[in-house]
Amino acid sequence: MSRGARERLLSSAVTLFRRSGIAGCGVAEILAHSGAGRGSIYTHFPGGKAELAEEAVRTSGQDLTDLITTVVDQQGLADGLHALIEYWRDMLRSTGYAESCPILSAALQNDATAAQRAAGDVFRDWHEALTGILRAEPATSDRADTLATLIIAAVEGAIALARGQHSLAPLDAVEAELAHLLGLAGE
Amino acid sequence: MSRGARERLLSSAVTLFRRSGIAGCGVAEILAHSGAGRGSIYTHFPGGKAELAEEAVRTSGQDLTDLITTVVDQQGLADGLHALIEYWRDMLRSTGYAESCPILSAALQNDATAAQRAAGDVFRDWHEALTGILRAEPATSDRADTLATLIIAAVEGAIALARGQHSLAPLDAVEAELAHLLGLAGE
DNA sequence: ACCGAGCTGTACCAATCGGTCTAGTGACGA
DNA sequence: TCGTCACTAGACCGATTGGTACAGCTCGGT
Repeated sequence: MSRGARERLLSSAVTLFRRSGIAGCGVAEILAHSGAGRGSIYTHFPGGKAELAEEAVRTSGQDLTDLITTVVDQQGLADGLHALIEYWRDMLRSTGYAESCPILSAALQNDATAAQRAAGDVFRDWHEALTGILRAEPATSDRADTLATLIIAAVEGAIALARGQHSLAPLDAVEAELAHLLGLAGE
Repeated sequence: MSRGARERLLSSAVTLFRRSGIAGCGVAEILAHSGAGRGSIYTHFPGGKAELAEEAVRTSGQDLTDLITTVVDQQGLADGLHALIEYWRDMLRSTGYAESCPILSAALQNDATAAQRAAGDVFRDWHEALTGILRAEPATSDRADTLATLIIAAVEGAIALARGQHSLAPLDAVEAELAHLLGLAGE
């Protein structure tokens, strides 16, 4: 088929995990979505669904870490935050609130231990990246650590609220409050 | 058995949804945990697992709404927020980060449409309660709506972070930042 | 005491779960 | 050109999924 079955499996797994979480979608579903045969999973991911899930969380998490750093580097903190929230707004809107952050779903799945640990690692990466950025700005340098956590938690929480309420209002509100907070972060 | 099978089923469902989400646990598991017979589910919840899940989300959500209002009414905004976050800290700590907020899990499950909608309604209840409280205080009255959303999103997000990282640090950080924010909310 | 209605426990169902196995396919090196 | 070998597709597996059917029990009303 077109490109490596491994990549297609990972890509399909990420999409379906966005939608239904790890426990919520079956191997057969991932297979059908990716067009791969059943054998392909177990040659590329000998650990089966668990290994595929962990790898899907790690790769999609890395993509998001890259997105965070590049967007903030290019556009600065305020505009970067807007762009990141817009990213989630777009995804929720275009999928009818069906897909959102796969890391968020994985973090709550305490079957799938490996995937959950991977989600924790991804959160740590985000926190590290954001802390570095916030520490570089004088206005936020002293509370960089806790501010970074607040931003991540608020955005991920807003995604959950938006998903449940089928509304973008939580993302709008969180963006406004975070912008307000960062604007006067030095007190 | 001791008390009504309906209540035991709901209570067990909430516990297991805290742990594995709706998709992550089977009817057999709920049955075993509650000690009820298989038939009991379908007499009390003719809609099957979906109806049980929706009802579990609604009742546990109502309990949490009550907790929010009473705690904040009795202890005020700052101490009330501390008590609420301590509630989640206790749950995560005492269960080894295995159990957390069932509403959060339900909001991300877009199979189980009814349960997801119920989660959205619960979030709306929380938002309404918090907005009322914040509007009553002069310091937060003008931004009450967005502040309420930020608080809910940040706390729920912090729960997800804590779950993934097996650490209470996200809850500590969010509590500190929210306390700081509410302390100078008037600017 | 008796009867009837409602609840409960269990056997059973098809469908699906994740995983294994293998024959066949394709590309690549000798 | 042939042989090799990693990969693939799909048949197949036992276990488990959510749901149904039903027989027996318990309890309340008369």
